[in-house]
Parts: sequence; structure tokens; C-alpha cells
Amino acid sequence: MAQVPRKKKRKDSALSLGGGGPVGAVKFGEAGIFLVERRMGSSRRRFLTELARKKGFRVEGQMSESVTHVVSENNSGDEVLELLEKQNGICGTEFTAALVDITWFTESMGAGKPLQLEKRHRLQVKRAAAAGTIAVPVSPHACQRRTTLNNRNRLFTDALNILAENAELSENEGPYLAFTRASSVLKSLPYNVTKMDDLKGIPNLGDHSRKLIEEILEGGTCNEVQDLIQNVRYQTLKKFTSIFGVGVKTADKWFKEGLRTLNELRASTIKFTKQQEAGLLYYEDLILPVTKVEADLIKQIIEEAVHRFLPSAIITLTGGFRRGKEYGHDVDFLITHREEGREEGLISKVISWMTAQGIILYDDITDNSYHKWKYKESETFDRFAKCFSIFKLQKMVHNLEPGRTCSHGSLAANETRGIGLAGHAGSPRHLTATAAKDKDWKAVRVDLVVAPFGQYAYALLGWTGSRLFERDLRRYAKHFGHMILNSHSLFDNKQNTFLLAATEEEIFAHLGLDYIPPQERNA
DNA sequence: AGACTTATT
DNA sequence: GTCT
DNA sequence: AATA
Ligand SMILES: Nc1nc2c(ncn2[C@H]2C[C@H](O)[C@@H](COP(=O)(O)OP(=O)(O)OP(=O)(O)O)O2)c(=O)[nH]1
Ligand SMILES: [Mg+2]
Ligand SMILES: [Mg+2]
Repeated sequence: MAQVPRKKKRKDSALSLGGGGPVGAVKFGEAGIFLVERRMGSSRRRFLTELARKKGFRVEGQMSESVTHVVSENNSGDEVLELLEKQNGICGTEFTAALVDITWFTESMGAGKPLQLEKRHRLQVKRAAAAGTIAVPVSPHACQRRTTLNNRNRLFTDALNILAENAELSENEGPYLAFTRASSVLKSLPYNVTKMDDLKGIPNLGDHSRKLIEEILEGGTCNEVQDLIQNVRYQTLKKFTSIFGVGVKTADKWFKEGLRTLNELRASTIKFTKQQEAGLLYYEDLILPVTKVEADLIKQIIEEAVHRFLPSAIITLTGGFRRGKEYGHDVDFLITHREEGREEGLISKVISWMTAQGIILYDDITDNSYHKWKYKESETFDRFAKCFSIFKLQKMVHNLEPGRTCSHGSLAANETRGIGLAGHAGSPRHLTATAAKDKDWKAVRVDLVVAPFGQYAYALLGWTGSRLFERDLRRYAKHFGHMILNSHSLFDNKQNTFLLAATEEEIFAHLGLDYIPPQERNA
């Protein structure tokens, strides 16, 4: 239970367990057990290892010739073979140990002795390597696939995304998720789909999605999609929900009231939230893609502001930009500090200072310093603070005249204060601020998250995305690991412990997953 | 037939 | 809508 | 009901 969060060289090839050889009295020496960590998780593997050794079993930390039973959980025989070959240079043909399922292990534990192997315990190895191309298995979980930005099936994924979007706008959460997963699995394929046969064995593609793909393969388009993008309700809800602060329910409500355009909204007597007012006020800027260059500029500004209060704070670009995207709908940052506690109250100071500089157009801070829990004797466990904001980014001047540059240090403390419009009392008609021709700045959505150092890895994993990748990490954790993952911790329901992690790699290991780098999380 | 991510305001 |  |  007391895992050390120490800075460590964790290139441990997943097949070596610390602690050297077997300990305690070995009662059943003839049976040598090796536990495969993949999909089992390092924590559960440690737990099972101890349990077995206590009962007198011989559990090896490394694969060797004295191993007779290779035990794995949720892996196919082929997968286990491939892993052993890759990590230990063992060739499948010279392999004598039995590949068995975790059920053999648990039943043997229950019996207190190694049980006779039955057929149902053995993992099936196909290893046919059929003529031509071998069918490499594709996981239904995005967190077990590598998804780069090189999408070789855009035609299909774009179409599926339209169906997903429409389902979401119609409040059909199930179909939304199904079409999103279907689209995502195609993004992860390393080849172009050119015939229905290319989809053999690919998960998350049911009758509906396959019909759509077939139709596009035949004629380049899909009727259902063509109809949708012409549909006024779809177009209007899409437009309304693109406003910051407007979700499906509100958009639908406005549509039912007969509203169709942004100007009709602006001219209406609708009571907007502060968020929606800001969303409408800066709409034309906020729908423009944010570039990586702009993200890096904002990073420098944030760093300057944060370092005024905490010089050794660490600021990391997260979200889509960390995954290698060139454009984003906003810029996401994670802030932390090596000395636990020093980051407390940071966000409000930083936002206050930047507001005084006139570069914050809107902010919504969620400060979480009160809620504290105890989770293992004498250690407190507090949570992050976060902030949704709208940033006022000065436009870059390429023609640098000495007198009048726009470096972020010099800030045009203009009219806009807080949530601009507070001053425009009585006239909520002017919900447009981004129309002026001589405007020398751009409104940009910026998200800030502050995490204590001990939760940095979880926060980094949680805020790097993509959204589907996060959902599938959590779904996988619950379903296969009996664990609960959120953006500050991983809780093991079996042992009732929080699993510590100093790096993202360690979290994947806890979950029993192969590590997927940020650039391959674009699910 | 039921699940489908988990959290905050 | 797709999977278990 | 909105946001991440
Ligand atoms: N757990 C969880 N995390 C989310 C959810 N939505 C977003 N996140 C996390 C993962 C995202 O990468 C990260 C930032 O969200 P964004 O909305 O900014 O998306 P992202 O940066 O990936 O793309 P974009 O800004 O649109 O270019 O926050 C969600 O519904 N659940
Ligand atoms: Mg983002
Ligand atoms: Mg964001």
C-alpha cells in the first residue's frame, strides 16, 4: 500500500519485478509461475505475487526456463507469445511453459495448491499467420490503440462524425457514442479502407456504420449525411451550440422558440448567462482556430504572470497541442510546483494580475482549497483549482517599429474589464465586440488547471485527452481493473487504496496498459 | 437488457 | 448504435 | 445545464 512516488527510472521492461528471487518457504517448487503484467497492472501483479508466495507457490519475477505456468489476464495466447518474444527474446517454437488464464491461478489459490491443467485454463494460440496479410487485432478501447493525426480514412470518419454530431444534438447519447467510437477506430487504422473486406474484425462498426462506409466506397457520398447537412434544425443547433455557454438543451429550446440566427439571438429579449454573453460578444474570434504559434505566445504570457508569484512553478501546454495538433479551439495549461502546497491560491492571484493588465476578457475560477480528504494515515489529499477564461491576445507586429511594438509586456489596458458589458448598462443589444476593423487583438479561450505535485501525472493524463481517449481509459479502468480513474487519482476498489504515480507511464502500468504517448492519443 | 467517463459550478 |  |  505504501508505494513510493520517488523519481525513478521506470524503463523496467514490464517483465521484471523488483525484489529479486522468490522469498519464504516454497512448498510447490515444481510449478514455476510467471505473471504477465499487461492488462493486469503492476499493482495487481504485485498483490497476486505476494498472495501466491505466502501460500507457498514459486513465483518468478523474470521469465526463465524454470517457469512452467505463464499466467495472464485478458490476453489472447497469441498476444502473450508476442509479448514474451518481444521482451525476452524467447522464440515461440522453443517454448515449453503452459500459457494459462488467470482462472487457473485463482482456482489454484483457492485450492491452496497448483491444480491440474484443464483445457479451459489454456490460452488458445492460433499462430496460423495466414497467407498474405496477417489480421492484427484492433481493440474496441481507444486507450489500447495508437491514433496519430495521420488519418487515412477521412472520408469515412468525417461522415461518421456528422452522424455522431446529429445524434448528440438530438440528445441520443448512445448513438452519439457509438458513431464517435466507429469514427475513432477508423482513424487508428494504418491503411486506407478500400473494400469492405478491409473491415474484417474491426470493432465498433455495426450494421449502420458499415452500410455508411459501403455507400461511400461505392459513390463517394452517403445519402443520410447529405440530407443532414442540409437540414435546418441540424445547421441551427450546430451554430447555437458553437457559442461558448450554450449546450444542446439551450440550443434546442431556442430553436423551438423559432430562433434561427445569431443576430436573432442578439436582438431577442433572452436572459443570457454571463458565459453566454461572453460567448456571443467574442463569437467571431472564438470560432477562429487557435494556432500553435498563438498557443506558444500565450504560454509565455502565462509563464511571466505565474512566475511573478511562484518563480519555480512549472507550466505545461496540455490538451490538443500536447498531442501535436497544429490548431485548437482553445489553449489548455497545467500548472504545478515541486513543493507541495506552494501552488495553493495561485490561480486567483494570476488571474487578478492579468485582469489588472487588461488581458482577461472573461474568467470563471473554480477554487478547490476547502475539500480535503484523508486517504491513508496522515496524508491529505486535496484537489486542483481551474479556470475557464477568455484571453485578449495582441496581434503580432511583423514590422517592428522601435516605438510601438506589441510584445506582451506592453499591454493596451483598454476599455474591456471583467466580463465586458457590465459597463454597457441597459443595452444588451451590442453583443458583438469583434467586428471592428482596426482591432489589434484576438479573443482566445484559455483553460488553466493547477495541480499539487503529487497529482501532476494524473492531471497531465487527464487534461491531455483526447476526450474519447479519456472516456475509454476510465471505462477500461472500471471494467478490467476494478479501479476508478479521474484526473487526480486512481482508486483500486479491490484493495481500497489510491495508486501513486509520478509519471503517465506509471499510470498506464497500474492499469495494465501499454504506454501510449500523447501524439498517439488523438482518438 | 443495460452500459455507455468523471468531475465541478 | 454497438457490445457484452 | 454548462464546462473540461
Ligand atoms: N475526463 C474528461 N476529460 C475531458 C472531457 N472533455 C475534455 N477533457 C479533457 C481532455 C481534453 O484533451 C482536455 C482539453 O479539452 P478541450 O475541450 O480543450 O479539447 P482539446 O484540447 O483536446 O481539443 P481542442 O481544444 O478542441 O482543440 O480536457 C471529458 O468530457 N471528460
Ligand atoms: Mg483544448
Ligand atoms: Mg480546453
